[in-house]
Amino acid sequence: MNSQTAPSLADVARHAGVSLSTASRALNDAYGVSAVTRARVLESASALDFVVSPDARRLASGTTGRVAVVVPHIERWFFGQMVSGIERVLSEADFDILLYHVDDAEDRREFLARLPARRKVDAVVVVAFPVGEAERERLELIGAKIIAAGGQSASYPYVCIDDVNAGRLAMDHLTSLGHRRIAMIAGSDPDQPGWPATPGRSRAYESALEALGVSPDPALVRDVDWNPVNAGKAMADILDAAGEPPTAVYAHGDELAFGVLHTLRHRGYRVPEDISVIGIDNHPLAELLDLTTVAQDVGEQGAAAARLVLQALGRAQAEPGAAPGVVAPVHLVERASTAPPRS
Amino acid sequence: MNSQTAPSLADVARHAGVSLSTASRALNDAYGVSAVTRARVLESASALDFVVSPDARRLASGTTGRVAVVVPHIERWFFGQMVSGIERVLSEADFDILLYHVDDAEDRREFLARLPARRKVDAVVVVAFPVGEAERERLELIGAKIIAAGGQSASYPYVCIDDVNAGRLAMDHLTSLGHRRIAMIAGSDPDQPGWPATPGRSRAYESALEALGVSPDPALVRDVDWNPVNAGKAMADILDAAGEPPTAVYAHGDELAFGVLHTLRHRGYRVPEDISVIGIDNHPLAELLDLTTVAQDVGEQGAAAARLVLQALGRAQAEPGAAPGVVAPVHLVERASTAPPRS
DNA sequence: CTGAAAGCGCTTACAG
DNA sequence: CTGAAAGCGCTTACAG
Repeated sequence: MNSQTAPSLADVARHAGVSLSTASRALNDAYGVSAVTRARVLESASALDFVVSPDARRLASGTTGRVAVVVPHIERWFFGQMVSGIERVLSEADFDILLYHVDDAEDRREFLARLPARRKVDAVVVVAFPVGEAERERLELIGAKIIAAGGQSASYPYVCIDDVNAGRLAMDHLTSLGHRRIAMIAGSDPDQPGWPATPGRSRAYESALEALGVSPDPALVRDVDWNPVNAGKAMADILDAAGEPPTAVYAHGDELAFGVLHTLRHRGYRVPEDISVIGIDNHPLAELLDLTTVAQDVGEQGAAAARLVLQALGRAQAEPGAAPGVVAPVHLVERASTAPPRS
Repeated sequence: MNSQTAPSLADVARHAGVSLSTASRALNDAYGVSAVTRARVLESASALDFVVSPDARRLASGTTGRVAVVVPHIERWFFGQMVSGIERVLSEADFDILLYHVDDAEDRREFLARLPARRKVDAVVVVAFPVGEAERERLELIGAKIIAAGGQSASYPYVCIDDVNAGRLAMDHLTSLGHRRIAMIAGSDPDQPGWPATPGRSRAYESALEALGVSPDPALVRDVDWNPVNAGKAMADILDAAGEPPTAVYAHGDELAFGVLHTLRHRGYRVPEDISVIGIDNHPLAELLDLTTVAQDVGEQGAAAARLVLQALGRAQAEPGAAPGVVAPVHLVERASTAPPRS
C-alpha cells in the first residue's frame, strides 16, 4: 500500500519466508504444502493485499481465468437477465467475464474468427445465436469450451427452454378457454432468421390449431422483429386485414404482447372481454399489465449455463447422469388478459 | 492452421528471416524498421495466421487493453442501455470489456478493494454508484483511470444528466397544465441511499411547488426501490392515505410510472382525465403506455463515458475546451398521460 | 535500421 | 513438503 506498484508473488514469498514455488502452490491450493506454510503464505498475501497478475498466470499456465459472453441486443430484458445470471455464478467461481456484443451475422463471423487466435478466454458462452460447424472447430482447436444459452446450437452443452412446449402451454390455455380464431404475432430476428425461438413457438401454434381441426388463417399471422411498437403495428394490420377480428392473440413474447395490448386498447377493444392476449416470458412488466403468459426464468438459465461452463472446465462435477444440456422449465401464469371468447 | 498450437512471434521472425525484436517492431508499427523488412514480416505474419498473445504483450508492456465496467442491477433497462453504449465504442477502439456486477455497498467495497491489486484493467467505469475518496486513491495509485457514468462521483470525469433539470421539466409541464396537488413517487435504491438520481429529482419537486407557493404534502410522497410493482403499491398507499387524491403524479422514472398507471387503472381512475402521470427516462415501453416523460438517451451516455475512457488513456484527443464531464441532454416527450386537471 | 539480452510475474516439472 | 531453474510469448532499452 506504500508502493507505487502492486505487490508481486515474490513480495509475498519474501514476506512469508518461503520460495516462489511454495508461495505459488500455497495460493493455488496445490498439493504438497504443509498446512502451516500455506497459512503463513495466505496471511502474507492478504497482509500485502496481493492478487495474482492474471496475465502472468495465463502466460505461465496457459489458462486465462476468463470467459467470453457473447450476446446480441444486450439492452434487451432477456439478454440482460441472461448475462446477470451468468455473471453471478461465474464471478462466484472467480472467473472474469469478457463481454462481447454482436448483433448480426457479420459481427458474429468476425468475432468468432478473431477470438481463437487471441487466446483470451477459457470458454465462451454464446447467447441465443448459432455457431457454425467450421467456427466451432476453430474454437475447439485452441481448447476453448463452448456453451450455448438461450438456444441449442451445434453439439455443445446448452441451456434453453423447450419452445414448442412453451408455445403449447400458451395455445392450450387459449383453446381450452374455447378460442378458435387465434392470431399469432411471431418474433423473428432479422439478424438470425429462423432462430432461436421462432420455429418452435410457431409450430406449437400450428399443431394446436391442427389438433382442433382449424385451418390456420394467414391473415391472422404476422412476423415481427421483437420490437413492441412493431408488434402493435402488426396487430393493427391484422385487425385491418382480417374480415373478422380474432378472439385471441398469441404473442411469441411478452414484449410483443405489450404492443398488441396497446393497439387493442386504442382500437377500442377490451381485453379480455373482446379479445384475449397471451405472451411468453413473464417479463417484469407483465404483471403490471395483467398479462397472462408462459413464464421462464432467464436469470436461472444464465446461471445454469455458467454451471455448464464450470463443468466443461473441470471446475465442477457434472451432475450424475446429467444430459449434455439443460431444458429449463416453463409454466403458465394466468392473469387478467385471457378469458373465454364472447359467446 | 495445421498445428495444434498457435504460431508465435518467434515463428514469424524465423519465417521472415529477422530477429524477434525486428519482428515485434514491424508488427507494432514502431520506428526504425525499413519498409521492405516490415513488409516481409507482415507477410510472414499473415501467412502464418499470427496474432499476438495479448497476455504476453501485456506482461511485457504493462498495459492491459481492458477496461472494467462496474454496474449494479445489470438486468435493468437503464444499465443494459448503458453497458451497450459503452461496449459499442470501446470495442470499436479494440478494448475488451470486463463486466462486474455489484449490487450493494458491500459488493462495491470488496470489488474496489481487489481490483487495484489485480492489475487487470487500464480503466474502470463505474455506473451509477459512488466511489469514495479512499477507494479512488487506491485505484489511482496503480494508474487505473476512473470514469463515472450515470452519476457524478468524486472528482473524475463523468457523464450524467442534470437531475434537477430533468425533474424541473417534468414538474413544469405539470404545473403549467394547472396542477397544484401533485404526488411524487421517488426512486430510491436501498443499496445506495441518496444516490444518484434521487436528490436532484426530489429537489425539483420541492422547488417547483415552492415557486407556486404550495406547501408539500407529505401524504403525497413515497420512496420506492425502483421496482414497478412497489411503485404501484406506493400509489395505492397514497390514494388510501391522502384525503383527496392528487390531480397528478410525478414519478422519478418511467418504470415507477408504469406501476402508478397500473394502480390508477385498477382503482378506476382514468389517465389523464382524472389523474395525470409523468415519468423520466423514455423507457422503450413508455410509448406503448402513452406515458408523458422526460427523455434521456442512456446508450449515448454510455458511449460518451467510453469516449472519456479513451481520452483518459490518451487514445483520443479531448475536445477543445471540453469540461471534465458531460451533461447529457434531456427533453420533454408529451404523450397522452398528462392533461389539465378537471375543473 | 537491426539484433542479443533482460525482464514482465507467474507456474511447473525436476530434484531433493 | 520445499526450492532452484526453466519457460510462457512478448517488449524494450541497450548496443551496434
